[in-house]
Amino acid sequence: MTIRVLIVDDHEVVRQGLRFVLEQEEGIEVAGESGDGAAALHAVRGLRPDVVLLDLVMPVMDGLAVLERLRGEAGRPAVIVLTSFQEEDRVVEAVRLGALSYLSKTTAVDQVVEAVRAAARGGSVLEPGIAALLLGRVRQGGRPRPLDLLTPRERQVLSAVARGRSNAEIARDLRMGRETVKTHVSSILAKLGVADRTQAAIFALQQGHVPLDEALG
Amino acid sequence: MTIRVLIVDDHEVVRQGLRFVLEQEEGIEVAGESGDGAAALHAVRGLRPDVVLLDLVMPVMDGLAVLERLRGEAGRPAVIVLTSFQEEDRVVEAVRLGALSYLSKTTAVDQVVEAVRAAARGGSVLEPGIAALLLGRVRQGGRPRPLDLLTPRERQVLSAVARGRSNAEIARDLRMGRETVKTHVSSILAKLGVADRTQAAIFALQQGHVPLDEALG
DNA sequence: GTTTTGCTCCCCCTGCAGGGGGAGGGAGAA
DNA sequence: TTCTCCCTCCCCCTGCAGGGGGAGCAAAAC
Repeated sequence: MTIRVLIVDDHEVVRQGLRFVLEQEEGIEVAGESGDGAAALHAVRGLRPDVVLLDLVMPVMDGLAVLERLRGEAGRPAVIVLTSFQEEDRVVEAVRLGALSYLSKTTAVDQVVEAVRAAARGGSVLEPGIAALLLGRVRQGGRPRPLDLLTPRERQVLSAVARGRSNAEIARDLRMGRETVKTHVSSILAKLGVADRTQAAIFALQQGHVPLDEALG
Repeated sequence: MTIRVLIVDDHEVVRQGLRFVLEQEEGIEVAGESGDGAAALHAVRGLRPDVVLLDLVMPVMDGLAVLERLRGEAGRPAVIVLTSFQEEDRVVEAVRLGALSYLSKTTAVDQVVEAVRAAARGGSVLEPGIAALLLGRVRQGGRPRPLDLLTPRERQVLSAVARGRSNAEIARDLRMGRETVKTHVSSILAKLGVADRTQAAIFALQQGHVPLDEALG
């Protein structure tokens, strides 16, 4: 049984690198490559790969959108998420959407091979740094990350703050009173341990709570 | 004459990909790889490569720091800068520091080979998107990018704003009066066409004027 | 059924942010 | 020299931001 792999990444060098590494292995075959999420979805349906190596940050349609579309489909492939640094929030979101394994692009190449084999067996491989991140999230013993302390509504408000909106604008956007926005913002500042909205915005962008390229629409 | 190439990138898959692509070419040899800027400097001095493929974003010491240290050294190699998206400011800075060629990681691999050969001849290859960016900068016909309108002092102040500092803190940091900071901030808001300091901070982070991971020290 | 949590909105108050306008000194260009 | 740009600092003024405290209300948790 050869393991058939689909590689999804917008950087061609990365695709070539992964292809090169994987094709040197016995029992692994690269079934195809895609440069964006839309193409990836099409490829998954056409090629029916066993394993998908999926980059999270991509133009057109990003990795999370692909995961979301794939969820619940019959005979969907095992997905290994490839992340860069500083996308903690997106990684956690990917977990929620059912991705099996997570690798940082900084990891050694033999770990990639290992992850592919594990994923084909239905197993899961976690790069140490990412494992630590997820464990810290799941286990309630470790102090929760600041962003987890926020209520859903506060997260919405924080998103707006990180997009450069004023309290009055946020009030209009989210259909609530200006005073309410202020209440939420105050809670956010307290929970995040920052001094003002600018620092809160920077924090949100750093954590990937709002993608940098979507801020300031 | 074989062209000896040093590959510098913190992602091993990228290094493998580039190595794979380059080693298939006649007359090109991969002299070595480095995963961060410090190692890269060491490798350049030890291996004396003809061409360096240099990633800009790296931990420990980034690509710009490497370029800066390399500048003015005798027999320094030709440098090809590899950029991701959204690093416009860093690319322009790299030009200033004397890098020859610029490739986006999204470009086709044969362009990489072409760039290496060109760089070895002392020539320059520009990926179309980046060429357009630089042309827009140089040619005074195209309306200048907002950040270029800022004076040096204003750029310093903007950096501080994007790090979440208040006017009072900036005044202390940069040894000037609070009123002066306000003057600069007002000019910045006007020149960037944004409403408040939070939007200015977001803008600065988007343009790479301040690296996202350095904000909120 | 009571408690807790999240969302909503109100008040008062201090203080910083940002606009407007003015002004002096230094460097460099016309 | 004169003009212009940059940096510096000052004043006044409006208004939003953010802290503190209080309160009602619905859903969920206990």
